[in-house]
Parts: sequence; C-alpha cells; structure tokens
Amino acid sequence: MPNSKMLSPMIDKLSLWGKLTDEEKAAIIELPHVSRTLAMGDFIVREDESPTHCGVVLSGYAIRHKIAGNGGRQIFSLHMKGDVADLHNAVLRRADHNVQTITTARVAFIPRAAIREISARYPNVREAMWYDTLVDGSIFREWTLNVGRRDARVRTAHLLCEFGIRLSVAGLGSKTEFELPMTQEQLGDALALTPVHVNRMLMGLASEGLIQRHVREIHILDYPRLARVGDFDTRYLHLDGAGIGDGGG
Amino acid sequence: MPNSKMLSPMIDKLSLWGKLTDEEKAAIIELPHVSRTLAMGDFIVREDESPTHCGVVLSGYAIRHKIAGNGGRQIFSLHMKGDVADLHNAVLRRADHNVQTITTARVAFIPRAAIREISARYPNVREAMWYDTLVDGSIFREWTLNVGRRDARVRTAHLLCEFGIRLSVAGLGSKTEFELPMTQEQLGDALALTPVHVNRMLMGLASEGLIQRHVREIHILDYPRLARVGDFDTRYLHLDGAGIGDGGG
DNA sequence: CGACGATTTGAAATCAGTCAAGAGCAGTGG
DNA sequence: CCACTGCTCTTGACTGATTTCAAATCGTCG
Repeated sequence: MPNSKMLSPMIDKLSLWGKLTDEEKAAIIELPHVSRTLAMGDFIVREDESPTHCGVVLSGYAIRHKIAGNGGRQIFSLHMKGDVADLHNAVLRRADHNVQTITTARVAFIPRAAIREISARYPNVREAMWYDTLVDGSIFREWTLNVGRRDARVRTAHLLCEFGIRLSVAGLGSKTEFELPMTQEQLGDALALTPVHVNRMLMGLASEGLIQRHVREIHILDYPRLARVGDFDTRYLHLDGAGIGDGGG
Repeated sequence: MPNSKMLSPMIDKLSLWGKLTDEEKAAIIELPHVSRTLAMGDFIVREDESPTHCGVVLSGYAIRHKIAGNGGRQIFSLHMKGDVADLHNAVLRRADHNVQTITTARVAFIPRAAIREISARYPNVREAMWYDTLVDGSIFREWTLNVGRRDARVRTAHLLCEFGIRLSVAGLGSKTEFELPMTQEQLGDALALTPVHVNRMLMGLASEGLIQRHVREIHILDYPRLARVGDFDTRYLHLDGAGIGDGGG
C-alpha cells in the first residue's frame, strides 16, 4: 500500500512551503499508512482521545471544531485534499478538539511514530511540517479576528475570499468559481453566526452583485471588490514564494 | 551575556512539556541573545516585518494581536515570563501579526538561526519547542471558541480562570489571587467585547460573589464555581504530566 | 410522489454596542 | 502641597446588529 502514490497530495501541500528533493518525496510516499473511506460526519479524531495516527485528507473535506458547554460549536478550520488535518497529534498526547469529515472523504492514517521518524531523519521535511503547522496557526488567527472583530457581512465575504484562494491552490476550483464545501449551518459555526444570518448575508452579497449562487456553486463576480468588502488580504495564507530551505538567515 | 542564566525562564517553560537533560538546558542557556528592556507599548515584532530574531519574555507581559480594516483589534494571546512570544518567526519569513509589550518588559532576542540550530542538534529541545507551539495553538483555539460561542459573562469568567492557572504556573501569582495583567480595554480586545461591557461583566461577577477586586488585583472566591460559570476546563492547557520524550507510541 | 435536509423569509426579542458624562487614581510640575 | 493632566474605570440611557422562533419553499434522492 505505501508504494502506491496515495500520499502525493500531501507532497503537493508540503511543497507549497519549500522545495523537497526526490529522496524526501520518496520518503513521504513510503510513509506507512492505511487509507480508508469515511462517511460524512465520521470522526478522524475526537476530543480527549489519545490518537495513534495522524489523518491526511486525500479527497473530500474535514473540519476541526470544539463544542462549548452551552452546545455551541466553533469550527476552527476546513481541511481539504493534501492537508494533514491533525499533524499536532504527532506530538500532543491528548486531542484538544475534534476532527470530523463533512463529506464522504478518503483519509490516510499515518502512525504518529512514522511522522516523528521522518521529521527526525529529514530536516527539510520536518521544516515543511513545522511551516505547515504555523501557516495553519496563521489561518486560525485570521478566523479569530474575523469572528471577533468583523461584522457579519464582512466576515462572510472574507470567508468566501479565503475559500476561493485555498480551493484553487488545492486544485479544487478557481479563485472565482468553486463549490462551497459547507452547508450554511456549518458556515455559521465557522463564522460564529446563526445559519439564518449567514443566509441573509449570502443573499445580501448576491443582491449587491458581488457573487452569484446556484445551490452551493459560488461565482465571485468581482473578486477585488469582494476582497475589499471582506477586509481580505492573502498575506496570512503565506503563499508567497519559497519558505523553507532558505537557510533561515 | 549568554553565560548568565538570563534564559532560565525559557527552560522552565519548555520543561513543562518534558524533561530536558543538563546538556540540553546548558545549550538553551548558551543560546546567543541580546536582552533589552522595552517600554510599555513597544513592539517586539510588527506585522509584515521579516524578523531576524525571536523574542523571549523574561519579565513583564506581551500580547499578540492583529488590527482589522475597521480599526478593531483582536488580541490572540498573552505572553508572560518564559514564553517565546514569537517562536513562529524562526520559521515563517514574514510576521502575520503584531507582538507588543503591554507593560515595561525585559525581552531576550535570539537569532532565528540559533533557534533552528538548537532544534536541529537537540531533538528533545526541538520537540519541546514543537510542543510549545502546539499548546499555544490549543490556547488560541479555546480563545476562538470563547469569542465565537460563549456569551459575555461566560467568556469573561473563562479568561479569569485561565489567567489564574497560567500566572500561577509561571510563578506570578496563585490560582485564586493574582494581578490582572491587562486593562479592561485590552481585556475587551481579547474577549471581543467593548471595554464598557467588560466592566459590567466584572462588576457582575463581583456582585455575584464569584470574585473580589481591588484595582487590578483579582481574588477568585470560589474557583470551582467560577470555572463552572466560565465553562472552563484546564485540559486545553495540556499541563497534565509528561509530554515529550515518551517515544511517541 | 413523498420525505427529509437545506435554504429562505418574516416578526419579535435581546445581548452587546454606542454615546456621554462623571469618578478615581497616579504622575507632573508649579 | 496642590492643581492639572491623562488614563482607567464606572454608570446610565438609548440604539442596533444579530438571535430567536416559526413557517414556507426548494432540491435531491429513493
């Protein structure tokens, strides 16, 4: 199983952060793993579990989230093809939040120990994984800023802009046309809004001529203007050019 | 300068995540650095800069934050004695948010390259730093949950509970008695509330007999009850026992 | 066609924000 | 020693964005 190219989406993702050599890529491909097809709503990791494996999303979508005592759910991130949705679990011993599919999804499970070994053996791979974790953190922070300090309309526009970029980088759509991977209820839990209000904001953006929608299909009619409305700037995604392997001056 | 024990608070912090050998501790102590006393409000790193050093807080307090286009500020974290406030800048090349003191503070600046070298040379130190980054991430997520899905009273109580624990772990107070390190305006920017509303919540918690206040001095009268009110559970702080160095089964 | 989940719409309720003003406290300089 | 300045905290009255509750419509799939 490890000899198929199953894990190549993970290589594509990590390669965003710096060039990997053929040897390093081969080492990733050969990581021991089992891949399984999960149904919509299956958990990759549940809060409080002590996971033995890390899950790489090969197709479909997964979210990270946590439930407050009042029953409210906050979604922290959306993961798509190539993302190691719970790399942190290679190090932390107890999961502090849930990772759950929101569509049918193909997920490869890699043993914690294998992640640690490859990171010990290949400094460049380690650095790419470290970088990846930190970019995730940057996206988390932007979501927090979104939830904490932007109003509902801006928040919604911001998320659409982010999805456009990230889905196109992952090869799942274009910046201006993509299928929304979440229901409006899930969008609400990501934006900390009620689904009702998410709907009103989407309707509003459409009636302003910023987007067009057909079911979940989103067409951003004027990306620069939506980005301005959404207070969106790509820098927090850290997509600009080489990251790792530059000697770290 | 590196030969003084200036950086020992950093050792204390990293040691929370697993046992370090004497050699590893010595390597940390000997990290090249310059320490400076910063005035309240000085920036350790500013968004968009390409930092050459990472800042370790030796005394005083620093926050990480970002400003939205509408002028709103979201504070993501509070850093205190021993924290490497911007470890991420050892890897990322462009700062995606600000790190700023909120009191007079003594800060040691360690070159990026030195952080990378020690992490390459000492797997245990690397793992402690990785762990530290991930615990930071866990705290971020809890703050996001707080801001997104808890109401103002619960949110405020939650933050007080967290401060009690973290300040006592850092040796800066006890779990139930400590000096609040932030103004109510700053608390507002951490909780995504207006300062006025923070004030009302604090007054409310005091009038309920949950806390007592004299100026910034907080006395939590009934910690378990405040924790219940604040939907607070320490698990996200990952303080329970050994983390790293357990072989990673 | 029928059923179920997702989306849309409307009206009323509410939590938190806004605006404004006063009180407390620390530091500065006359 | 006191007046002045500036910042933080406190309080009240009013406003408004978002939630809540409820019901209708849409879309997909068996």
